[in-house]
Amino acid sequence: METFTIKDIARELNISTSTVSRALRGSYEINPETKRLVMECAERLNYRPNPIALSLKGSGTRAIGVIVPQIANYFFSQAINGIEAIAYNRGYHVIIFQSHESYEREVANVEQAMSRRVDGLLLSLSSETSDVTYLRELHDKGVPIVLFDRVSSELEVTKVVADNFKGAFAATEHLIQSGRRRIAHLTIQPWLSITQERLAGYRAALEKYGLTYDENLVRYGTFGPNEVGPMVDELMALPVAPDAFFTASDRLAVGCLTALRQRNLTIPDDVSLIGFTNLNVAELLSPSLSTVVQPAQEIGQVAAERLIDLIERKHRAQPVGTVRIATELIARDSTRLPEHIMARLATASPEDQKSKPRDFVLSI
Amino acid sequence: METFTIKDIARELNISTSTVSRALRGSYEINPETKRLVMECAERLNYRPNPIALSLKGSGTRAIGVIVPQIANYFFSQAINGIEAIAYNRGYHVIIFQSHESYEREVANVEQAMSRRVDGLLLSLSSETSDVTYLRELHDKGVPIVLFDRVSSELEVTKVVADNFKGAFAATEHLIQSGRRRIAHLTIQPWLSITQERLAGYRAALEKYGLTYDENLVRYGTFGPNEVGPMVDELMALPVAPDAFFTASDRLAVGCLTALRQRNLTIPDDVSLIGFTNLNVAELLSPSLSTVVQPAQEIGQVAAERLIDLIERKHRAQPVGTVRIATELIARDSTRLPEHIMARLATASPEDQKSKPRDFVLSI
DNA sequence: TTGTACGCGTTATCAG
DNA sequence: CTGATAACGCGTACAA
Repeated sequence: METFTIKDIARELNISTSTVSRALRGSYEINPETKRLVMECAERLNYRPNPIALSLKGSGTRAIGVIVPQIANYFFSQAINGIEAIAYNRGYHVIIFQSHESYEREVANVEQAMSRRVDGLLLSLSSETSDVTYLRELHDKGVPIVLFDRVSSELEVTKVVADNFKGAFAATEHLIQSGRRRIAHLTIQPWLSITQERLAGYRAALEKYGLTYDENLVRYGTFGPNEVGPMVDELMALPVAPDAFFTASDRLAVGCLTALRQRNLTIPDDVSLIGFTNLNVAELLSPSLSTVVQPAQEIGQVAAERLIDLIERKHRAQPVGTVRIATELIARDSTRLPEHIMARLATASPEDQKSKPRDFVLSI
Repeated sequence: METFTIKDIARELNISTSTVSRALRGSYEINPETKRLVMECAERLNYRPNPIALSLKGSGTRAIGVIVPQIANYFFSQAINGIEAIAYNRGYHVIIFQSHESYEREVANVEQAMSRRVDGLLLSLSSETSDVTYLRELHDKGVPIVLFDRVSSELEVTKVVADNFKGAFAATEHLIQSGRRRIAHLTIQPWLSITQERLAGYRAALEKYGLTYDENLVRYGTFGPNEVGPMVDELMALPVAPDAFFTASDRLAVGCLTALRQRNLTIPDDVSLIGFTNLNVAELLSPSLSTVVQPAQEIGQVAAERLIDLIERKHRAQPVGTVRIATELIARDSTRLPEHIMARLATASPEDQKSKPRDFVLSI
């Protein structure tokens, strides 16, 4: 089980390393007999070329770097699953990095990935990232890059995303069709592409039904543990309060529900709610909460396909477009949460909420 | 933003590469002035040593290979999160592999990881794996290996696991204290360490309360989509039917609930249930299902710490022990699932169950 | 058809 | 204190 090199084979057969090298990679200009001998010997010694030496020679590492904000987030872990599956099939390895939603760390990660000479980069931007010049430089230098989910409009690279516009449109339309007229939208950082696309879908649906867009009904933020409550208070204190909420993530959906319940606002008598979510579990978690489900795994697969195509120059003139993977609206009849869940949400102390991480309902 | 080498610095300063190398790594025998110049130049050129060249020299790759059955499983993604955090802090990279519960693929992954010359291996065995000689050989050759969660008793390496014994003991005890006397145990592959430990905890609790262990009440298996039902039928058809179920995973817990509901068995009047789970979400999913929660992230952290210590020979005579991270029993008053969830579980057609993957409730 | 020599980026060894 | 040289494993011009 030692680790043999091309040199060992050469010595064994009393030939030169170059002959071995050529035989191994099936060069034409080689004696069939020698070739056979080399192959046999390589087999016997269980020879494996040293990928590091290959990398040093500049023949690529057959590894791709994947940078995501968080791994322990169902959306991203599903996406990584898809990525790894494709990469494996095509003979690539996946090196994982987490930016932890930090711009600085994202840059550091990219640098690390490059210094490891990955053949390409697959990344989903941190929510802190607004300046993408460091990526543009890399891209201009010819490094294959594909963005997924959290993409930037300022980068002309291949992007793979959920169809956020259609998803948001469907969600909003569903609320309108169920009789709502003042639909609030709680969403995340405004500079994120996904935020913008969802907002556009929301507006388009309003427009379609002749409802006016009211910017007072839209709130952006990171919404830490106890920030959703005040936001809901503000909204409910408006001259004409909202009668529905469309939230941009699982976390926001739960936060919103908690807040509404704590304020004794019944659902759906007063308000209706839709969450934009990754989790199938949401289906069981809150069977009366309508959700827009994102095709995380497929996004990962498609992104990986594109990146590897790019690396292997399958399509020299590959169009630098944005691939949109369809989302699915799961509409429920009622938007009322079951009592026991509402009770739990309401009684959980702030302490509790801190000590029991809710990352599983974090998304986007 | 080019990529400069030690050679560039040497040329720039009209000195030799060796001097540069030495200056960079702060060798004593070097002119402070030269050193300063080199440092300054390196800084200016944004010099970064090429890790690949370093690897080729045999100084290690500062990368660790992580092999898990599935990434898109909340337990493992949390564990990987912990691993990555520690690795990052200590200057290591994480290369991820999925075995997809296949022995063959696991072996292939290990081989790939080794050929990439990772400095160490962190792995959680596939459920198919029973023969670990390939790992023993590696370990005997001095490759640092740490197993976590899914470990093998036939390997004398450092292991990091949840305290399955205590967890199972607490779960069983809770059921006994709530008046149950015939506690069935649905669990996974018998050769897995976690299975054995949980079974031991289960037996110990029975013993403590003077209940006899009945092997007819214990069922092992992989429990595919529609296999739990028949199993429950068998159990309920016993001369003395069980009055409680203790399941070894989220998936089993859900399957068991579905089966019970479909058979119109009420809970807790007839039976009581505890799931051994990773998911905090289980708390919300089924607020009256008691659960034993596993400290996934901490397991990952500790495992990574140990592995890196091993790699860096921090503790030359590091005891090759098993670290057990505490589990937590979250006991509920009632073991009855809310109606709406029971209804959903019961009405979901087999088609439905297939098309909507339940990986989020897969564990262990 | 096969062998020799060189280079990829770095460090260790040995001379100076 | 500093420089030249070899070596890590491999591929490939160039030479034979």
